[in-house]
Amino acid sequence: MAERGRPRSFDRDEALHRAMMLFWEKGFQATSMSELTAAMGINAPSLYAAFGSKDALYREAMALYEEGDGVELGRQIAEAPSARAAIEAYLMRSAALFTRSGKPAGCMVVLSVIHGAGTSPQTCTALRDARAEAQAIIEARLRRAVETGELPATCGPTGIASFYVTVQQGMSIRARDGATLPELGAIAQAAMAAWDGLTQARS
Amino acid sequence: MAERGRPRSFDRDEALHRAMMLFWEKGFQATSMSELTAAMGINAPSLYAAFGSKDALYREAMALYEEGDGVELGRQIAEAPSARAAIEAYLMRSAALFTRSGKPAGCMVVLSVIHGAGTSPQTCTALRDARAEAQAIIEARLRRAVETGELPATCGPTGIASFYVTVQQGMSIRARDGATLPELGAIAQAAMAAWDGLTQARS
DNA sequence: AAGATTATTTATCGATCGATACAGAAAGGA
DNA sequence: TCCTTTCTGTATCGATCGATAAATAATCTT
Repeated sequence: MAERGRPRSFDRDEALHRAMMLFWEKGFQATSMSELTAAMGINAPSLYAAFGSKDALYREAMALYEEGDGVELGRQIAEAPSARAAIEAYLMRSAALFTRSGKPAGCMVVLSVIHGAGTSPQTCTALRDARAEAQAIIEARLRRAVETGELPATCGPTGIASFYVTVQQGMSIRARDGATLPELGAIAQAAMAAWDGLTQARS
Repeated sequence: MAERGRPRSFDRDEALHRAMMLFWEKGFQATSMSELTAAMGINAPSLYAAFGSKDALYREAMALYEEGDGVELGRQIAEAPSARAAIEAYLMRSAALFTRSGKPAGCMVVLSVIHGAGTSPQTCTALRDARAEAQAIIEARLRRAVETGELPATCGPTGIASFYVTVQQGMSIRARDGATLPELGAIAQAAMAAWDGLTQARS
C-alpha cells in the first residue's frame, strides 16, 4: 500500500533544513511564519500540514541541528584518546562550528536559552534537556577517565564539566558577537590552561 | 520658571525601573507594550510621551542597568588590590549578581546578544558597545598590571581578558538555565585555575 | 480669570501575528 | 471511470502588535 492522495510537491527535509537555518539565526520568536514560508518556498497550509505548527516545526529543526553539530561534537568527545584531548577537541571543534561561513554563528540550542520565554513549555523543556545532555556527556567522559585511572579519584567531574560547558556556551555568545575562529580558539586554549589545576587539586 | 502644563502623575524613575526589570527578564521583543504599560502602571500615550518609543525605553532601561550592576562590577575591578584579585572579584561578584532573588538571572546586556535581531540598529550598536566596554575595562586593568610589573610583559592582556569575559558571559547563560550561586562560584574558581598558566606563559 | 501648555484617558489605527476554511488539483484504489 | 484521500493556492480569520488621534484634566503664566 503506497501513499495515498496527492503527493507533496516539496522536499520535506530541504524545507526543514531551511527552517532550521532561519530559527538558528533569528530564534523562535523573531522568526515569523511569513519568513518561514518564504524561505521554505511553500504556503502556510502546506507547512501546517507537514509540520503541525510553528512550535512543532521548531522542535524538528532543533532535532535536526542536534543530529548535525550535536552528534559531531559527541563524536569528537568519544573518539578522543584522553579526557584532556576530549575537552580540547570539544572546545576547538566548537570554535570551528561556531564560525562556519554560510551558517549562523554559535550554538542553536545554547542561544535559545533566552528565547525560552515565548516558546511552549514543551519546547522549553526539550531545549533545557538538550543543554543538560551536553554537560552529561562531558561529565560521563570525565568519570570514565577517573575509572580508568587517567584522572585522580579526587577530581570533581561535575564541576570540571560545568566549567568547560560554561566556556563553550560563552563562546556561543562571543561568536554571535562577531568573534572569529582564531579568537575563539584562543579562548578554548586559555580554558585548557586550567586543566592541570582542575584535575590535580581537589575540586 | 517652573515646569509648565499638567504635571506627570507617575514616578518616571520608578516606571523606568519596572520597565528595566521586564526587559531584563524577557528581552526586548518578547516584552509587549501591554505588559510594559501594565507593569509601569501607566497608559500607552503616557509611556510614549515620557520615553518616546519602546525602543528608546529599552535604551534607557539598558543605561539604568549599567548604572547599577555595570558600575558595581567596574568598582570591584578597580578596587581590587591586584589583577588576579580583580578578575576573581569580577567573576565572583558576577555570580552573586546573576543569582539575586527578586531580580532576573544573568546579565541584561549579555543576554541581549541574541535579541539583536528585532531591535533597532541604534539599540543593537549600543548593546554591542556596552559588551565591548566590559572587556575593555578588564583588558585595561591587566595592561596596568603589566606596566606596574605585577604581570610579565609577555602576557597577552587581550587574550586573557577575552577568556574571562567569555566565562562571565557563559555564566549568564548558566544562570538563566537555573544555575545556583554555589555552582556559578565553582565555575568562577575553575576559571581562576587558569590564571597562573595564562599570566606566565606567552599568550 | 483667561490663555497656554502638558499629561491623562478612551478609543482606535494599520500592520502583522499564527493559524485555517474552502475549493480545486493530483495521486491511488475500486 | 468514479471515489476517496491528500496536498496546494487563495483568501482570510481573530488576536495582538507598536503607536496615535481626540477630548478632557491639571498646572503655570499673564
